[in-house]
Amino acid sequence: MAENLTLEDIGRLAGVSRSTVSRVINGQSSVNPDVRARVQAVIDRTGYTPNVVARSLVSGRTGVIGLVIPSRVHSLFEDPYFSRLIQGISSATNKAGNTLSLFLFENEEEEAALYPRVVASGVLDGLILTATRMADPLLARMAVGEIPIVVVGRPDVEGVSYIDVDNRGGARMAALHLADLGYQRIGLIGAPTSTTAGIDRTSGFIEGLALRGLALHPDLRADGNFSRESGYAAMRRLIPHRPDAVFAASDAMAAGALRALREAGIAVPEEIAIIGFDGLPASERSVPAITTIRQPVTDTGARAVQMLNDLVTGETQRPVVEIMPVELVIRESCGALNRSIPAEQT
Amino acid sequence: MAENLTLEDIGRLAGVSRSTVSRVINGQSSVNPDVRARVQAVIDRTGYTPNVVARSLVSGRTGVIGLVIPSRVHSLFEDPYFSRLIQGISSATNKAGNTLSLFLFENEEEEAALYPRVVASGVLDGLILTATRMADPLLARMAVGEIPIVVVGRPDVEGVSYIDVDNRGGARMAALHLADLGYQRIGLIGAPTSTTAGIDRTSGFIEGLALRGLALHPDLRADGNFSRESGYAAMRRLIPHRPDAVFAASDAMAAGALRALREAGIAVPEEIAIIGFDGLPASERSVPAITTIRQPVTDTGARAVQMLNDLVTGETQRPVVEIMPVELVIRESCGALNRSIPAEQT
DNA sequence: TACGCTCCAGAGAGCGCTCCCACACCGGGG
DNA sequence: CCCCGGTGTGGGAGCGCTCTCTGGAGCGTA
Repeated sequence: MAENLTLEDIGRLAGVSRSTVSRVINGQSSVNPDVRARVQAVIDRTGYTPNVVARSLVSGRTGVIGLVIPSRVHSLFEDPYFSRLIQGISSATNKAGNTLSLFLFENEEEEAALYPRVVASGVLDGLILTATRMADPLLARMAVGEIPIVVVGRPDVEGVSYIDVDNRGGARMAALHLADLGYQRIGLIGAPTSTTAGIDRTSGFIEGLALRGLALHPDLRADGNFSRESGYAAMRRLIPHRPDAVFAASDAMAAGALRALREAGIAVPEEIAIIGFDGLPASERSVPAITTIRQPVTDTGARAVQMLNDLVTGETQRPVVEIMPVELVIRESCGALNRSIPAEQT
Repeated sequence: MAENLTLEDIGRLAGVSRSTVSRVINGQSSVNPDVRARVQAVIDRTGYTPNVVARSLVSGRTGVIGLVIPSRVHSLFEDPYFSRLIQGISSATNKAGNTLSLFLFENEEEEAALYPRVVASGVLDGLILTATRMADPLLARMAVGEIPIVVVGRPDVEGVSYIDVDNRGGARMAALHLADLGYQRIGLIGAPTSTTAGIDRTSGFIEGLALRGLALHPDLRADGNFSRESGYAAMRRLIPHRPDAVFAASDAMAAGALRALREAGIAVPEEIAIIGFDGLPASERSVPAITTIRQPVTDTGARAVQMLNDLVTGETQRPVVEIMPVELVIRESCGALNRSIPAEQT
């Protein structure tokens, strides 16, 4: 059924004009109830669905939003972060009645082709950019463009709407949690300072230590690149300096650190405390279960869609910024449960 | 630059008509080289990009293909299988110059809304369906529809184009590998028989055993649901019956089985051999590294896009079926490396 | 010189929709 | 009785493109 019917066809079948059918479909008021019912009956019977392409041509809106995942994170796509982000975004687009186009790039040429091919060509109402790096050329090109964009994660330029989790506040929480448990020689396995998340988590952590009169000794800092392997390597560098607690700026790095400690025969949390960041499901299943700062990835994705839609409809105009709250999840790896110290979230 | 220029604008700037500009853009031959150069210069200078929506309205093609991941696998989306499949599909769509829309559904209502909202409305040139189940209502609805579809994985109905990996042949290989290594009490951790992949892997495995004069004893079979946890549980049920080798129909289940064996103090491969199916990267990193049947997930996705495009352009008409070859990857968990038995791939 | 051919460019129609305007109809007030 | 306003409906224009048709220019041939 329903093959290529047009408004005109429905009108003919219902004995009215194209315009009236259009009004019925779009729920406009000035239609006689009897006529409306008659038209609706024909629509239901034929299974007619408006051609969205034609509609888009007139309205200038396509109802399609794009999600860009740049080439660098290609290999990291198996990172559950992106799966969850996509889920949140997809769910929100479904609810909002628009469709999601995914742009997963393999190299910079493909990235560069994005602008002429899809942005300028008018298929997209808006764009969500993820994982922008410092001085991202893609972001620079897009930001001047004519379609609204929302960046997930804090970009390093001004004037663009973005949504980020409270990396700084979360890292501060982690530092306070460790300090309040009485740890003194607190180390850091930092995320790369080539990312704003890395910068924010590091600065928040140092800030938190400072609030308790502690400082981060250079020997007790080793940076990784978010991955499990890099966390393992970083922990091995840290072990000789005997920290009594370590904040790893990602759960994957925390898991790697745990492995390094297990191999070295150092008990967690008895001899050293570990706290992560992300709140990945896997962090709960590890032994010991990792205390972490949970970030609301799915919600962040959903909220990004809402922000973008507001931008598209013109409800909001200026660049908008939103920071999602994070949460301290106390599990086994810091020893807080044994010490019965009140679990506060500051 | 380049804000909402039309063919007419470019024509005016170049001193020619709309039609001529269109001919230049679409590379048609009957344009005077001088005129062509002049028009091209204006296009380059202005950064003009054709409006694809208008173009689609005329041509009836949108260049967009949809990828449907149904609600059931929602929780499994973190399964690397989907990440890799999406990568393959995305890469192929990028190369083919079309765009990919992702439909990730949370529940059946959303699934049901797909048809009127996007299929009938004409935004999609074609559809790739993944992970269809037995008697999939979604598939039943789509298959009668007017747009081409390609299913990834063997569907349980006739007359629809699909691409699948050689589950049966791969499982047969696994059985032969174990039998040829001299194992006698060979068990199975099967995939659910509610999926065609589960059915095919089980039947292929039994077939392989039969080729070596072996049979699958009912006590040595325990089915799981592809997940690590289910593999763990299945192995625990199998242990009392003392198999000397087990084929797990997914790498995740093989990993779960490995864990159950480690807990039971049973050495792999010394006391029992384990072979998996999938070829996930994680299977290589486990201890011991899991011998497995590798399926070309990314290639499968890419090929699905090509099949769909051929269907869309009308190059192929009848339902097409393609089976991707799989490959035996010999690692540590079957003991083949120690026994220096020639590693053949049948 | 006249004719026919090829080559190239422009004008028109139309894809299916939305929006705007015109107009018919009806009832109430002057 | 006419005029006015509101209500409901139809028709036209136009979104930006592609495709077909028409026709002028330039050339060769008889």
